[in-house]
Amino acid sequence: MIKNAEFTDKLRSSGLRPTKQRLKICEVLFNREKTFHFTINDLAQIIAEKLNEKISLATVYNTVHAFKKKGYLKEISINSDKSYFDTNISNHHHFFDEDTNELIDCDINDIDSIKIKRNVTGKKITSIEVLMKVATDNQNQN
Amino acid sequence: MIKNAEFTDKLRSSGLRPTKQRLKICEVLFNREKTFHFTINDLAQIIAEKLNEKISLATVYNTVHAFKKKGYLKEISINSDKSYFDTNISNHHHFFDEDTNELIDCDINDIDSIKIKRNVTGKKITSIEVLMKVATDNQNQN
DNA sequence: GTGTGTGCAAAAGGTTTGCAAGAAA
DNA sequence: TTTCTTGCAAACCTTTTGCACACAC
Repeated sequence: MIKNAEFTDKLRSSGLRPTKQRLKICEVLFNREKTFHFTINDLAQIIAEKLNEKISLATVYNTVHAFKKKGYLKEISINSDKSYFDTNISNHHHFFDEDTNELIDCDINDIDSIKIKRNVTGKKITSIEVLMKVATDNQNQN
Repeated sequence: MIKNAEFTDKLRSSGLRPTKQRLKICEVLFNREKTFHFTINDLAQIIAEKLNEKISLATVYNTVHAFKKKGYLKEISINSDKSYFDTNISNHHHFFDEDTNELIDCDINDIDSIKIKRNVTGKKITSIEVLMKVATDNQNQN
């Protein structure tokens, strides 16, 4: 259980004012044992329904993007109509369950290190993301 | 240079009527030497500007999705506001240039085979996609 | 002729923006 | 008091849908 004061420090130290809304979002996102995968809409709904508070959608968008820019959240590369974010900012990969649209973390140690023999001239690789789609065995894939 | 008659056969053989619009889209997509990465909007613009024909956006969407379902196109998992498609349907991966928003194919042989030591219970892996983001060397990543 | 495909406009859904009011420093 | 943040509504963009008309067979 992380205390509010810690979130305040964290925000302040990265140049973000610790507003009521941001602290509330910190609580929802970072007071967890396990990784949390979410869309903006998920997050807004949790705040509205579970916490019975209302933070404007625009503010939720602002905050999530600010947190991403500060490195507190990762955006996951997945083709979807919505953007998915991840509170697990460590180097890791994902399973995507096509039956349930659910994301599942895959530890970096569960995949043998990926060796790339080729690069783009003059560019540096900033990230490597592996997405493994899974489905029940007797299902067609598109 | 693939002839129109071949496209007609191809479409017919997969149960799609070879309409004028579908043949035109086939020409744009499959009469190329190199892989083509595109968004629906790219495609519609090429048809409108280069070919000076107008195919309704709805039809372009329909056709691209039909082609994807038939396995003539692949959709690429990338976090973006738009969907990206690829005429290269072979097993391969991608570089994504963050400076230019450009996708670059990476041959399967340019990456050592990926060994996954873990799976999701009761599910089968239907695809593995690796996305390597690249950027110019002295650039911050978000 | 029957069934499929096309095109248009409208609707839907996620995300961004402009701006006035409010809160933090 | 100055600057940053919030909230609302409108705008924006991509994608989907409904339906009448047209085309393929």
